[in-house]
Order: sequence, then C-alpha cells, then structure tokens
Amino acid sequence: MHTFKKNERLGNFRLRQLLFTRGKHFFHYPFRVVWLCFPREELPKVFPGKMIPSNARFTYPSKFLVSVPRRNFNKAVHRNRVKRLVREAFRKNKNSFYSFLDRKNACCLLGMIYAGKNMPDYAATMRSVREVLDILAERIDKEGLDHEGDARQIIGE
RNA sequence: GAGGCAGGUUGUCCUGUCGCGUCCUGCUUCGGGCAGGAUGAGGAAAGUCCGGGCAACACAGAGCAGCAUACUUCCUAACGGGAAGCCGGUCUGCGAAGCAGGCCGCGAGAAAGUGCCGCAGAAAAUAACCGCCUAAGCCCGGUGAUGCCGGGCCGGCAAGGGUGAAAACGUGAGGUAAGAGCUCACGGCUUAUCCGGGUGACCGGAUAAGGGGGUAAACCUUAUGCGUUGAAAGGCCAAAUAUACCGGGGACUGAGGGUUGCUCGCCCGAUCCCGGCGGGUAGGCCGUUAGAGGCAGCAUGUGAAUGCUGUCCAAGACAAAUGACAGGAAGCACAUGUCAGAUGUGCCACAGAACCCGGCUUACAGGCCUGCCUCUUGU
RNA sequence: UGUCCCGUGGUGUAAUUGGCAACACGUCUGACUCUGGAUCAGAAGAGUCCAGGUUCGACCCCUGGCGGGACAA
Repeated sequence: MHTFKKNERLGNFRLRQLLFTRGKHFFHYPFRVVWLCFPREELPKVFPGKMIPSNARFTYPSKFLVSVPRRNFNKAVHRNRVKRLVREAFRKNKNSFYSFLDRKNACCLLGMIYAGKNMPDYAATMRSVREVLDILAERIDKEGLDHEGDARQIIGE
C-alpha cells in the first residue's frame, strides 16, 4: 500500500535524539541522510524499565523524518511544499525498502534533510528519493545492524 | 473607446487516480488495525505595531518613578483605530477681494521655568559695528557778549547699511537735536471680557490692555489613561528519584520568599534558604476553538455605527494534517485568422492557522465597481 | 509564542547638547627594483538600509517598513 500514516513519522523526542547522536549519515544530492537501523527486539532497551510510548512503537518497520532548513527556504509555504514533495516520493517508493527491512527483522530511523537551494520538481524528487533508498538498503546489507545497549548513556553524553 | 491615478471589492472551478489530520459510527485478532461517513487555511493566516478577552499573582492597596496619548464631537468592549467636522499648510481652477475642489498634518502649552540656536554677523535675546544726533549737563578755545561758533566729555537713538533660516509689528503721517508704537489713521497679531451663531473645536462682531524670535518628534508643564506577567499564562494526571555529600546562613527578637523598577503595606514562612558538586524527569490531558461571528432585509443616523427580524456558519494540528500527479474548463496575454466563432503557445499572484477576537501596517497575477485626470472618435 | 539589539566606502569600525561624514586594511597610479614583495608619495571610492516627517539644518530626533542577529523551559 502506498500509505503514509502518522505512525510512519518520527515524532518521539527520545528517538530523534538517538538518531542524531548515534546515527550514520551520508550525502546524496540534494539530501543529507541520517539513519539508524537496529534489530526489532532491541527497541525496549531505548526505554529501559518502562512502557514504550505510543508514538515510538514500530507498527511499520521504519520511522521517517523530513527537514528543510530555513536558511535555504525563507517562506513557510515553500518549506511545506518541499516537505510534502519528499513525503510523497517516499510514500510511492518505500515498499521495496519496507520488505527489505522485514526480511532482516529490523527497524529503521530515517531522517532526510533537504540541502538544495532551489525548489525541486516532482520527477527529480521521485528519482533522488528512490536512489537514496537503494543506497541505504545496500549499506545496511553491507554494514549490518547496530546494537543499542543502554540508551541512557547515549543521551547523557 | 483607450491609458493613468486613487479608493472599495473579489481573489479560480470541475473530473479521475493515489494519499494525509480530526471527529462520529460499526467491526476486530483491541496499548493496535480495518471499513463507511462527515469535515479540513487567509484576506492578509504575515509583520507583531496598538487595543481587548482570558489566566496567574492577596479577585490588587498607597506613594514615587516610569510609559503612553494630545484640535473638537461622535463610534466602539477598548484602542495610538474609525467617522464627521474645525484650524493650518500646499496645489489646481475661476478670479478683484475671494470662492470651490484635491492632497497633507504626532494639530495641547514657548506669556511657568531651564537649555539650545554651528558658520556669518555689532548683536541670536535685558541688542548697537558702521551710522544718525549734540537739545539738556560739564570742560576747553574764539569773540565785547549769560548769546553765537568750533571741539571734547558725559551721553541720546534704533531710521538706514550689511549678515543670516530667523534681527524685536507693516504702510503712511505727525513728532524730534536725532529718532523710536512716542502719538495718530488703516491693517495685522496676542491676551482678557462681553454679544451673536455652533453640542464643541471654532467663526463673526465690540471693548480694553499689550508689544513677548524660533525650538517641546530638547528637558519640561498641564490633562487623561496604565498594577505586573503572558498560553513556555495556568490547572490536572502519570513517571522518576537523594531528606545524599561539602561550605555558609537561619529557626518566631524572623533566614528567606510571595513572576511589580524602588519604598511602604499586606501575606506566607522552618524536613528552611544560598552557593558548590551530583541525581531524576523529558509523557499525556485540559486550557483549545461558537463568537464584541458572517450574510440579507427593515428602521435610525451626514457618517463610522447601532437596534430588530430572518438565515447561515462547527479546521484544531503539536518535529506540526489540509497534499501529489494527470486531464479539462474559466480568465488574461501574444501569434495566426476572421463578419463572428475559432486554433496554437504561454501565464494563472501574494502567501500556510498554532489561545481567541477588534484594528493598523506591509505583500499581491487577474476580474468587477466608483470617482478624477489625459488622449481619441462621434453627436 | 513573546522580548531585545543592530544596519555608515569593498571589509572592519568612528562620528553626542543636531552644525564640513573620519580612520585602518584593501583597490588604483607613480617612485624604488632586472622583476615581485616590503617601503615611500599620491588618488579614487559613501551621502549613512528604504520611505515619509520635525527642524534654518538630520548618521543623530519621531513614525512606518525592509533586512540581519540575539535571548526566554
């Protein structure tokens, strides 16, 4: 299904902090991609000794985040336009990436920061998002999964 | 008919495929998911420039300080907003004064006080450089002279010159040694009183007094208003620990605190307060979307607006939904073509709610309406 | 969401009772040198973010806008 529900978005504060402090990143124009991929059964380690908040549960194998810096797009309406285009492209292209993660029994935090300075068009965004997902799957396959350990240490540092 | 300016108003629509937030209903393998239905950005949502609602602080009090406003009347919940006027400035038209219209105005007080006014100039505020005058007083000389002539001292004057943005009412006459609102006539200004008109600012007139340059978007004075802090206000729930340790202070004769710049007042106050070094939490709900709401009609009013009646409106996210793609229609521009229809290409703005309202300001493709100006054509 | 600050040559800064927009670096020209650098001499380069207003006169005071920055658990 080409859906993009609220649960596929990265909304939890602790998970976002985890992504940006521990995540790996690479650049593929026009995106700076930050990602963190770990086995599904290690999720409780992020929230030791307590319930997992509802917006941190992985109903889908991935949580996704788009960011557009104000530096390059001054108007709020332009930032919204870019974010909507990227989300649309992710929605259309995510299926093979999701099935790849399901085969690995992994869950993935993914952030894409739009670093271009010009307003993208639909076709180019579709193409570059597809390329990013391909590169990501390749790297996860090659480098394996991360192991979380005690997240309290991660956030404390 | 075309173009320009100003103001007001409006600011795209339809279909298909895929998709998103919220709410409701139902189903379910129920901290989740599925199906169906409803609903989902603006005139500025923006800037955050004002005013309110609302909330907390003792349902809030005094003084000082501070801030804001400033022609009048009215509208409004309120305002620094708006309406109608008054006055001043400026432009245009007709013109003899004057009248009409457009535009602009932070438009109280300079006769309460203080400060400032570069350069130039004698002087920038109890004026005297050049200049004008020696009538009165004193002295000297000439001469027969208590007079006259000449000179000096003590002085008098502010007309003329020149400087400047600005020079101590203007013109004319009288007056005088020379002069001066010193006096008079006309004109103009300020203050006070009175009369008439107007709710009022103010206007018209009369009488009396006066002679004071500008600057308050300099300090200031007067009048009026303002308690402070803003949804990160504030309330509730859940989770988590440490009343650890070190130093200092204090315990009713009061350390410290109470979201107010200072002082007071009032209130709270001992498992307390300050500093250091450490530890824990980072989640949810309410506040939170229906209100000084829109539209139409009638009535009142010059108008802003108000009253009555009817009718229509239900975004509510929270690393933040309201979208993407395709096709078509409408509108505009250009080209081809034409009696007209048409065809092709391109364009279709500014911009995205974040507690809610009323204003202001700023951005804006195109359409429509009104007024004014210019040009052209016809009558 | 709210609060505060700043805007001057190409760059960094001055300019206070409101009275000629100044300085350094850089740039350009010339001298010195075989050439360059350094050094010396000289010159150009702004009307103060924009638009109004107050005033005789505005970088300075007032109003509105534009742009940039900082802060608030």
